[in-house]
Amino acid sequence: MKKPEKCKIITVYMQTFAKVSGSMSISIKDIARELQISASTVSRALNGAYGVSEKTRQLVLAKAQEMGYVPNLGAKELVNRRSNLIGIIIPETDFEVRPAFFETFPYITKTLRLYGKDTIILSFPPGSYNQGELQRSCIARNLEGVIVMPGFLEKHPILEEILRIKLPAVVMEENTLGPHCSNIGTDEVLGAYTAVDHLIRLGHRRIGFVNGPMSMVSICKERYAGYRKALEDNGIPYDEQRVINSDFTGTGGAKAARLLLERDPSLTAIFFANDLMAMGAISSLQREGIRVPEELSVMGYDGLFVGEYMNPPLSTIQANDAQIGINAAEMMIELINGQRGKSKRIRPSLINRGSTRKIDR
Amino acid sequence: MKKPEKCKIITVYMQTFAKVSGSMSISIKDIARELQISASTVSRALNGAYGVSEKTRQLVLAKAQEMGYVPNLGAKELVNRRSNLIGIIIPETDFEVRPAFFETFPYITKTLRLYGKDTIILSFPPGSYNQGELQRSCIARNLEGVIVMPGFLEKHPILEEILRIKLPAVVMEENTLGPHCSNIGTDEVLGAYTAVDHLIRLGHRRIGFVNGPMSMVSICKERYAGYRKALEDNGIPYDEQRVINSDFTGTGGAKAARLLLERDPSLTAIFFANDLMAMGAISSLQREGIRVPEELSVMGYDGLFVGEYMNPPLSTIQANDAQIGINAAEMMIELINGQRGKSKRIRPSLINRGSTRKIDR
DNA sequence: CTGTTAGCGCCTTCAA
DNA sequence: TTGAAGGCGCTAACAG
Repeated sequence: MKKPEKCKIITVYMQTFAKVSGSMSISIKDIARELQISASTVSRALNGAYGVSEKTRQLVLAKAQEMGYVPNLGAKELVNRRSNLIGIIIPETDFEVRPAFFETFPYITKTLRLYGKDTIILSFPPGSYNQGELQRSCIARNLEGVIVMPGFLEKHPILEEILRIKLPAVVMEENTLGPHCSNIGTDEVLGAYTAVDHLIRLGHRRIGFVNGPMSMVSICKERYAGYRKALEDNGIPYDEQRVINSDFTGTGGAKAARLLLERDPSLTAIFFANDLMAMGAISSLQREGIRVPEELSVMGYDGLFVGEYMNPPLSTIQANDAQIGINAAEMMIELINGQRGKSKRIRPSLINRGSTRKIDR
Repeated sequence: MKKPEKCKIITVYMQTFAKVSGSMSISIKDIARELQISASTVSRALNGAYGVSEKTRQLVLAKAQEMGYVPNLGAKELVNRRSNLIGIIIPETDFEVRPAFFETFPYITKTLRLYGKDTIILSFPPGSYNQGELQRSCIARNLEGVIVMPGFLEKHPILEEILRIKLPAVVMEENTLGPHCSNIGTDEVLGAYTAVDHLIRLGHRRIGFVNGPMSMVSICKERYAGYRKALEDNGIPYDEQRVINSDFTGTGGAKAARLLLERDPSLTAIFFANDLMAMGAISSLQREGIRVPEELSVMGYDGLFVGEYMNPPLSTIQANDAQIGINAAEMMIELINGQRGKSKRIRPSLINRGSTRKIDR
């Protein structure tokens, strides 16, 4: 007769403790005990599985609610072999030239959340990389897949490892693709085409092009292709003297612009492969007394919102970050569901501001 | 005599499968079986715990290496009650006025990694919020603490919930503080003080101030205090006609500047509470024929790197993002170790560029 | 120094 | 429809 008494006291004590501690969360066993049923029944009821009477189901649900039950995802993961965890890989750097793509980040996490996936951050140095690091991280946390943000150099070992190990991966910006690896990014050819076509429609025919560094091959190749195609489609002969490679920085852009104008002072417009170079060039040209856009139209690329506050405001091409982020997440889900890797390019849009103007020829 | 044979075949098959599958990772049991010892010994050896002979230790380590063993963190978490997982809370928005603090993000994850902590992203809408959401997420993933990135409005329910539930938290930008909640951010008073003091040293005495919106009370209050203190310390009388609240946007800044100059055309300098407003104002003023910095010195605040490419390049105050990120992570660790919440302000630095100039009075 | 046992929270047979 | 038993990968307590 004394045993039940004691048990009760212990129970009460435990409950109080649970409340105070806060972090000591309750489990399905606790619910089972309260309801005098088995833990398996509670589990079934909670998971909406068949084989539970509607009555007990409701009972369990109510009790769980009342006790503030929260499932332990880690434990679930252990038995289900499914972590609902997606790794997001970012280059671990204090990059001054921060990729605009960082903007896609919120959209990725938000979209994945819709599918019940959480995101975990993995950062790797863009330079040194120990073979197998990625694989180890993924196995350790039981990741279902990874999304690689831009910033790694072409042919970075991490990209090669992704293709080798069979782990669902979505890669942004770099042209990595495989059966378990999808690729998402901006349609760079179309972007550059749009920029140059815009200038041509404004009446320009002698258009310079300042491209990025050759170390970022794929991007530069594509923007170059867009530049050439726009000229071609409009019957303007290509002149390699009007094209130059720079380094994506402001000072680099300024230098490149000066060089281009020395080679051919009759240029009426220059298209820069990113906003930074364009801004640096405008700033520098203006100090030298060359007016933009009156004497020279300038077209950027990236859609940095600060371009709006330049004087003149910078015309540019803007990537559709929201679409890219959402698509990256959805492609990840598709890969997890067993679909084959695919590639997708998102159409960027033209932002026509004050640095480009119509000319009469 | 037949049994061993069969076992061997099965083992071989399993190994092959493990290799092919890739995701079917091996456990300490596998190592134990190979070495003909118990799993606990393997566990002890792997964790460097005492009570293992150096010989077996080496044996286990070698075998683990050979078999490519990776510990299952989820399983460890289950028994150790320690997830090594820190939540990073970001406002789920397509904010145009993106806080510069987003820059701290890489430093946080990088530093936490040093302590063996991984970071998981939780995004909440800045507006609507269901009571208990945060708590639920934390319990579900067994988080050890959370770091709240800026972007939530003052008195956002999520901040209040953090103070209520006893979960280690580090909050950035907003002045939230409690026994389990630390606070980190820029020393805004000092920042504004530095900006205004800089102008005064250049000879300016009639200095306007365009502050941010009153909805962001704490920040604006502090920058305002810095402005006043700098004037006071230099014996310049305060004139409320020279102060105005705007909205942190470029157009808002332009409007505010115009208003300030109408009220008092003799102003020789204006300090803006963020770079965007300063850039908008410069752009707009120049179109109206007012030269910067010849006729008016302009000081920004935020240290946006694009300010460098404006014409003139924008003088500004830059938050020390690296320090903030590193400190946030370290404060998190301290809280986890049981220390009480504390507050810390990081000293920002002055970036003197071309938009401010010396005057003779 | 090492093996056995038990259990973290959950789910899934297998019986009843 | 329900309960009991076993196990996911790992560690801790207890024997030996």
